[in-house]
Amino acid sequence: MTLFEKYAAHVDHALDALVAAGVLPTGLDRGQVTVEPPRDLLHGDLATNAAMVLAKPAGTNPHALAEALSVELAKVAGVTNVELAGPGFLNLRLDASAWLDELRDIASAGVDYGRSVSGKGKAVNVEYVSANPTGPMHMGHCRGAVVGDALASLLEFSGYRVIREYYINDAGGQVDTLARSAHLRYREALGQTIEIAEGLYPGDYLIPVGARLAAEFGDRYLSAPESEWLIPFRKAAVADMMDMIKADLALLGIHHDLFSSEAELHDAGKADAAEAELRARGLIYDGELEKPKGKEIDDWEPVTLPLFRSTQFGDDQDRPIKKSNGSWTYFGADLAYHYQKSRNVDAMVDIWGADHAGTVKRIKAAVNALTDGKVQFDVKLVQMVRLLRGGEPIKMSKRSGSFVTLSEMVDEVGKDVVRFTMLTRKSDAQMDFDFAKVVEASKDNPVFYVQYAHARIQSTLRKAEAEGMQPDGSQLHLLGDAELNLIKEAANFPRIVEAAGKAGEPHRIAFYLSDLAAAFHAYWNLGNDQPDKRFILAHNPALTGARLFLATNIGQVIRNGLRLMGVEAANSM
RNA sequence: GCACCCAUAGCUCAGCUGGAUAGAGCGCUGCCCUCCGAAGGCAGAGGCCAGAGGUUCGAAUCCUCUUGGGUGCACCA
Repeated sequence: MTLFEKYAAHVDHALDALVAAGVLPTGLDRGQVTVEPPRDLLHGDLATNAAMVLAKPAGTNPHALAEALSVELAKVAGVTNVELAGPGFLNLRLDASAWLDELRDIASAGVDYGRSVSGKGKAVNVEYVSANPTGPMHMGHCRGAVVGDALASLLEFSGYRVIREYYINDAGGQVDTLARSAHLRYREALGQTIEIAEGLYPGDYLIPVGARLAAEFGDRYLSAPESEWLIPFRKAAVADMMDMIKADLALLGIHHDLFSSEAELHDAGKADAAEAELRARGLIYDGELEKPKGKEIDDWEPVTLPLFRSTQFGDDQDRPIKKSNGSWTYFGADLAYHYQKSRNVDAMVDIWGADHAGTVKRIKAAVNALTDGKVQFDVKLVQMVRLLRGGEPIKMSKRSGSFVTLSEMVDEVGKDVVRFTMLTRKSDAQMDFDFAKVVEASKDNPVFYVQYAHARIQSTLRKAEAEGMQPDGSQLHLLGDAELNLIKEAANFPRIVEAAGKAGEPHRIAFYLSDLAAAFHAYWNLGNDQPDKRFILAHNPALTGARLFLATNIGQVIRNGLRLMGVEAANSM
């Protein structure tokens, strides 16, 4: 139990006492009551809004209630002062021992400090990346990959059972295009001169695929009609693309638990099952597609298709789940896929690029209908990243195949820089990624700033060890206010983890680590002017031991946070 | 035309799902350090939280409208 949970429980008990004394009526909803550190540390260690929230339903005024509550809270062990402030806040000051206990808790929890059981072991499926298997990963996929992976880690740490899933779109027109492109390279491998037609994939990465196909099939499909080779070529090329994508993701330290194939989904009849389910609920009907508004279409022909009633959920038109040629639309397949996923889990999260924002409503509506609202489903949109170099935008053209790949990014700045930087903005805001700035060794680069704090701690511990000093948690009472402030910042970690997990916002970890690093650097800098504030004091081994103990555990919290982000902590710079 | 996202200091962005006098870095101003306790430190100026209404003890945060930017809008994926 964290310090904040402990004192929240104390506040709860104090309210019970007021109920018993007849000051408060029974049965009040305490859901709005918070016990949090105040924004301004001058206000104390903890603040509760209980009196303000409960005054109205209790038929009294905040100040009177706060007075009564403060009497109860003053009795709590560890509380040294209770103060009524502002419109009815109660500010609590805690005895130093309460914070020192928290420091000991960090030490004993170690890598598990911040872990919670708030997810109650519920199964959550996090689907992310899911790039089409038609080429290597490029920078456009990076952010979603990192955000999804960090979110999955965050949920795991919050007590959920997490499944990391990649959905392979291996049934649409794009993989047919891939197969045709691979066939060209196959002919090339067999000595023919080829010309890559408009609309096919021109990238060099298909050359080895062609060579492999040539080795496997010889000249059997050299002049055979497409109908004979399309399926085996598609299968082989998709498999090769997925190997390449997995290798790219591994460069970022990303490994999925489950790869689901759209084609297999269709083969297993899952799409038909989802359609039947939705028809039974009156959400799918055979109807005519409306002509889209706001756009002129020359060859518009009305056709009758099975449509999902997405207009019931705020969409501007009902959406087809099958094409006129009888095959499934992307939406139809996606329905089936989510229907299938929802069978095995309690909650699902999808990480999508912002360019798919338009389809969120309908898929959420459909999933809600398919699961009777029992499976919580959320779609997180990740906005675009603009690549810069020294402030100048990097020009890219996807059509000519000259885009920045994921592996180039990792090559240039490293996995940890890519991952950390991608988490330094909330994901629904656009961000710039400047190759020059992200590797800068300066205070305004949060990657460096956080790593530097950790490296400083490690080098201090090494130096101490060389001088025969060890961290020692037995005399923590020697620590003063400056050290306590550092502990207070570290103690926020579990709260941040919980809030970030609940909100699905892994970037909060990055900002928290910057704050913690700033607090550490500020403390460190005290030693510049005041030598007695340094960690290692040759003449005072007891205080040194206590400070090293503090440093060790600040380092622990930094490592725990970095681990959630998938970033390795630096031991030296 | 419609839907979704965004709008906070000169710049880049936080703001803990409604809390107290709205924060950080850069830049600017003024001091300090010339240092391996290296890759700076301290202090200061700077804001109608795009605008207008509403909800309530309390709004940057929630609702409505307006303005400005981004994204998407066929049976593509």
